[in-house]
Parts: sequence; structure tokens; C-alpha cells
Amino acid sequence: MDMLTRIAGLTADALAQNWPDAQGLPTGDELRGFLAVPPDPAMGDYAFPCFRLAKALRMSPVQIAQKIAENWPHAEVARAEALNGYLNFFLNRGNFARETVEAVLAAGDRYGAGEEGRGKTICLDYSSINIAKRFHIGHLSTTMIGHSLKRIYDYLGYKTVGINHLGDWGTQFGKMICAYKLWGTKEEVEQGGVDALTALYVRFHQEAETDPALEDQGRAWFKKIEDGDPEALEIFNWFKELTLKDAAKTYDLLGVTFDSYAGESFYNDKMEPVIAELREKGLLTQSEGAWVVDLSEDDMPPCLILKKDGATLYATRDLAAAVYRQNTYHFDKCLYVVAYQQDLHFRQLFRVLEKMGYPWAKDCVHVAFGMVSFEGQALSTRKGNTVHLDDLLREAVEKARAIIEEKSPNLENKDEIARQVGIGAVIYTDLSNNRIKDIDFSWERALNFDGETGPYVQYTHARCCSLLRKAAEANLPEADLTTLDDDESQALLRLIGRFPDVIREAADKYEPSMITRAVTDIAQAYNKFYYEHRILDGEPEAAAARVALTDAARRVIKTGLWLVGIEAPERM
RNA sequence: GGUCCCGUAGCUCAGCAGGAUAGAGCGGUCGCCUCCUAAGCGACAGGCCGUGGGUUCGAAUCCCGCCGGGAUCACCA
Repeated sequence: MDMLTRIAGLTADALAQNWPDAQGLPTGDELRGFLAVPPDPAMGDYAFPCFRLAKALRMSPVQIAQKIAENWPHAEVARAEALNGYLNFFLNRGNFARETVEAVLAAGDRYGAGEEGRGKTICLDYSSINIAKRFHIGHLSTTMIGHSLKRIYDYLGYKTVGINHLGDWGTQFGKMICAYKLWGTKEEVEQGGVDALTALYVRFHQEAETDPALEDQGRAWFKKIEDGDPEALEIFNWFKELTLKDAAKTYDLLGVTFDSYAGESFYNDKMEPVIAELREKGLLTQSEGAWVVDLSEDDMPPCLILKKDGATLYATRDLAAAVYRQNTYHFDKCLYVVAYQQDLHFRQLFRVLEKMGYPWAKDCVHVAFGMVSFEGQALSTRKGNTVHLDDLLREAVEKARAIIEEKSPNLENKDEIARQVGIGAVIYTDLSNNRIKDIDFSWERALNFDGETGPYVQYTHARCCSLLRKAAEANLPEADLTTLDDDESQALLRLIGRFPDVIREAADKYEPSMITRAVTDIAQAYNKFYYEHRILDGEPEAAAARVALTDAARRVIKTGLWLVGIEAPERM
């Protein structure tokens, strides 16, 4: 049981004992929500503001706090002090230290893990790259937020299904094939890969400005793909393969994986039944020539299902995908990690599913995140105002490599460490703010390795590892963990003790940045602890305790980094 | 114009199921390596928490108005 729950339970007991006749006293659970952390650790570790009880007990908050404090019998957990209407709890430092460190060490590498997700499935739709386009910094957030959430839910015992909902359908592929047939060669495309495809696409648009007939040719090629024309399909599948091969390198670097690559084309033959169902249920109405689901009673514009010409749309495909996912995976939750620009689309989509009578519509969640701009300007591939993700990753790794050369010239496997640190820096930056915030990418910030950054946290981890290697040679006796009663140890222990809660809150709020922040706080607390205390010197039992705390911090940092998709090198 | 989101230090952001004196990092100035990794630690400077009301014992946090910024609103995804 975590300390907050414990204090809340004891406080609830104390209330019942001091006021046996009082009605409507808060339960332990309710109390847990009322507990606060005092602004200054000198005032206590936790606090219960007694103001809200004043009416029920007909007593001033000051008196209530005093009465509980006077009759507080749980000194082995914490002592209680009344101050200005607050009941402040001071943990029994020795016991708290012992319990916390033991809990971390006993959990092995699963501290904070859980079983609450056992038997439940969560689908996560993330990354969802477009075929024939290069991975740029705008794709990083969906990829890393999704990947981190997947790990978080895995850690809590859920079964997770990571889906890369590929953008592999649409007229643009007809245009691309058209451009390839007109101006491209096999060698050129094999060599140039996705860049060659992009160049063809750009040329198509340039030429189409003076020769509008090209647009029709493009559409004709797309029709061929739809009709299963062998040549069109072959070229299309080849483009797709090239793109995925290219993307696989980036995914490898980032450590990101998927369970399914079922994208838009996959749902091609799965839309018809959904359309029929909409029609049967009387949800489809014709408007301005198109078939739509009217959502005016929900204050939303209509959801377009079929175009005037009978063609399907984004929403049609997403409806089919949602139904397919529910039928296939029986998800308890389906998360769409997609930029906030598509907020309306998802609100419409989920509402239509609800109108279709699917109770699981409420389990679909749009996990929205902010826009990326590049040094103040909107990203635009066409204007060349973008940063390719592999360029960013390469620069970051090179910078890490240079720093290693300067600070740790004797390090083995420098390239491997440089990769871990460089990539870690990029991921950290992406997952350090609340996901809804827009990100203005700047090279300076992205390549900063000082302060609250990935390398900082990794460095702290490596420092712990280094210390543990030294300690292993020191032949220390069994630790007396109750000696960890100084301010720095306690500050660190408090953060470690709260970490399991942070994982759950991050899961509830779909917010990996909470973990990034928690792990940073722990690193800061550790570094402070490290500077205030000689870990290996002094009383052997106390030294062993500081080593144990170091080990606990190391494990929590490693777990936290893992949950956000960052590796934790043991030396750097 | 309708709808949604965001305004906290020069910059990037925490804090927001209300709680005591609003916190980090970057950037600036100044300190700390004969000692466990200085990718570190410390100190100083920097704030009418956009604004005006309301609710409350108590508001950066909840409600309403306004101002500023962004997104989105029919056959793209």
C-alpha cells in the first residue's frame, strides 16, 4: 500500500475515533483525495486541511487539527502536528526509508508494474505514416506518444495492440504512378527511394499547373489501382515496400514496434457492410448530393460518408476500421494518437458509432497532441520548411558522439552509447511537455544536453551504475536502511514512493510526459543526494544503505526511461 | 461567425478533481572538481499566474464575460 493511502486510512480512523457520533465523515478513499503536500518539507510530508470538516463537526479547523494531533497513535508510520488548521504528517523516516527501498528492490525490474489491466485489451493507433513520404519531425509525437502509452499499458498488465494505420490509399498514388510512368525509371526510384518518389510527386504538381489533363490521368491510374489492374498494383505495392523499408530504419533507431500495419487500403473491402448498416439503421441522408450522417442535434456538421460520385471518404474508412478492430481484438479501449487538428473528425466518428448503437463507442478516445512548427514557421514539405527525422537523429547522435569523445575518451562502444544518448535526447524533448502543447522545433533546443534533458537523466543513471560497480568491490555489510533519515534521502524516497502512482496517472490521462517529469525529478533528487553525501564512506551499514538507495533510484530511473522509450546506458 | 484548444519568469514549460510563501530548466551574473562520472551541484537576478467579475473560509486551479493566439467548420486525409 502506498503511503498516501495509508495516511488517509489512518486519518479516517482517527476521525471516527475522535468523533464517534459524527455523521458524514469522509471515508479513507475520499480522504486520500483531500491530502496535500505542504509547500515546505519542513512543515511535513503530507497534510490534511481540516477546513472542510468545520461545519460537520461544528468546530474550528484549528481545534480539529489539534484534537486529532493530540490523540494520534500511529507514530511508527508518522507523527502528526497541528498548524493553522492543517494536520501535518511527518513520516517515520527510518521506517519509510526501509519500506520504500525494500519495495523497490523486491520488485526486481517491475517496480510500479501492475495487474489491473489483466484480461483487458487496448488498441493504439499511432505513427500512421503516409506511403511515399519521408518521416519528418511532425511524425515524432504520434510515434513516441503511442509507443510510450503502449509500454505503459503493457506494464500495467493490459494486452496492447499497436497499429500503424498506414496512409496507403488515395488519388495521390494514382498521380505518383502517373508521374513515374511519364518521367521515372526503375533505377532512379530504387536508388533514391522515398526521396525519388517525392520528387516525382512534386514534378507532377508543377506540370499539372500548365497541363490540367494530367490530373485526369492521375485519377485514371488510381482507378486502376482500385480495380486491381496488375501493373498499377505492382507499382503501388513496390512504392509501399520502399517506404516501409525506409521507415523501418527510423523505427529501429527509435525502438518502436507495431503489431499491425493494417492501413487505409486494408479497409477497402470492409466499408460496404458498414455503409449498408448505416443505411439500414436509417442514419444515412442525402445532402447536396452526398450521403451523410446528420449530427445537427449534437451541434456538429454532418459526417460525410459517401461523395457525390459514390466514393468513400476518410470517415467511412475510419468507421470500418473501428468496427473491424472491435470485432477482431474486442478492445476495451481504442486510442487514436492523432494531432488535434482532427478533433472534429474524431468527435463525429465516435458519435456516429454511438448512433449505430455500439456501446463501445465510448471506449474510443482521441489522444490529441499539438502541432510542430519549425523555428516559428509551419512545417511544409513543399516549401522545404521541414526537418527530416533521420537528419535530426543523426545530428543528435553526432553531437553525443562528440561529447563522449571530449568527456569519456576511454569509453568502450562509443558509437552504441552515442546512439542511445542522441536518440534519447530527441525522444525526451518530444515527451517532456504535455502532449497538447504545440512544439516549435529549434535545433538549439533539440541538441541541448544540459539541464532537464534525456542525457541528464541518462547521466544520472550511469552515475548510479558506476557507484554500484564500486560498491560491489567494497564488501559492505547488510544495510541498515533506517539510517536514510536525512532530508536528501527522504526527498528522493518520497519521489520513488510516488512513482507507481505516476504511472497510473499517466495511463489515465494518456500523458507520457508525466513519467518523463517524474523521472527527471528523481534524477534531480538523486544528484542532490549524491552531492550532499559521500555514498561509500562512513559507517558501513549506513554506506550500504546509501548504496541500496542508489540501486533503488537506478532501477526507477531505468524503468521510467523505458516507459517513455529511452534507453539507459550503464556508462557514458 | 460557430465549435474546440491554449495564454504562468526574457525563452521553453510544470503546477489546474481548490489549500499554507507560485516551481523547474534554458539564457544572464557569480561560486564549487588533490575526493564515488562537472552531461553535475549551489547562489543571485527574473512573476498584478492575459484581463474583469462570480462561487468559496481559501482561486494560477472551478463558473461567466472580455482580450490575445492557434486549430477546425461538406465531398483531402
